[in-house]
Amino acid sequence: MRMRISLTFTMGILRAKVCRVTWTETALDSLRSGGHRHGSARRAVIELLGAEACCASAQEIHDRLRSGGASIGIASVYRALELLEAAGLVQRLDMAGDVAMYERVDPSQHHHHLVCTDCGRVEAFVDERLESALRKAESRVGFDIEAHEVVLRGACDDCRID
Amino acid sequence: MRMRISLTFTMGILRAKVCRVTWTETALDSLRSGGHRHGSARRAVIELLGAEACCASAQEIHDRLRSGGASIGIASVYRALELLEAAGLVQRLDMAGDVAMYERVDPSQHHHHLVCTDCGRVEAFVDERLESALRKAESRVGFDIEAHEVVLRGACDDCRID
DNA sequence: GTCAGTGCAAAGCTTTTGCAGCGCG
DNA sequence: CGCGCTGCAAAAGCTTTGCACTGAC
Repeated sequence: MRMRISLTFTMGILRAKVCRVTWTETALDSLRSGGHRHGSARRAVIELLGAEACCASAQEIHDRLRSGGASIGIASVYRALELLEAAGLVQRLDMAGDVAMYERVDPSQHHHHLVCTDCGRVEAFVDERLESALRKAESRVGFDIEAHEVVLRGACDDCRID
Repeated sequence: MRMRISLTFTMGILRAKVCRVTWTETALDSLRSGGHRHGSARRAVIELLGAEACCASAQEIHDRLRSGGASIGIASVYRALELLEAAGLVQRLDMAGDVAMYERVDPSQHHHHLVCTDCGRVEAFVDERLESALRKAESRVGFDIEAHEVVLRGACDDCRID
């Protein structure tokens, strides 16, 4: 059991490291190809999202970058996110209701979300059998589906009282 | 083919009629049991949602009620929706990003949503096999899942150019 | 008659837009 | 060295709150 946890942990670190480099570079290259320059604000947002495992709100991104010493404006965060979303590099998710969440689009790390009904915490989960069922359902509805989102709501481990 | 459409249509009408009465009365009774009175605004929102097949925004509900002659305030719409959501009678959905959508919770009409990436139109769909897969995935994640939401995004029939 | 419910108006939030100046290429 | 990007501030929504008054029970 401990071995399995340890292995999962190591794999997580490796995968995160690989993906951080890959997605960040992909995003920077993709925007440059589109004729965009790399200002300090946009680059900072891209690097943060590349290092971030799961979704974050615009406010969280802004706060984190300012804590890191950058004098970035919230408007630049929103503009960077808008551009990245239009380029298909970032996905906007509305789970919390009042604020939008953003996360990088990375096919190798496709996942969905668990939202705690008590504390609001968001966790990612991967389930290949659910993906398969989604693909089948998508072909059944007859539309050309480009994307899908699944949110499961319930009490998280910390909030549940057994 | 025509027969099938006709049958589906008839069933839809019947089901909608049955559910309108049922959900509306359930909601009114439920709130009364909770010690709430039935003011004109709250009753109007409940009756509209009971008659509504799928989700609507607070603004749409407000506009529709005012078009119908009621002098209801937008604040009362939000307050009614908040109360209904807390009672588990209404579900708040964030699909459009900028505005929240609300729809009645009716186990007999459980469904998910298709959102057009072009025009933003929302359509409901029912897929029992997907529901089954979701239930299995929910048991796999280990949480006590209370609710789930699925959104499929793609071009709707009107916006798709074959 | 009491007090929950209501409409209006003002405030609070998140997000967008305007604008002058900086700095990437 | 031009024009795209940026930070700040103001504006623009959506949603919530304050308040006096109405009407349900």
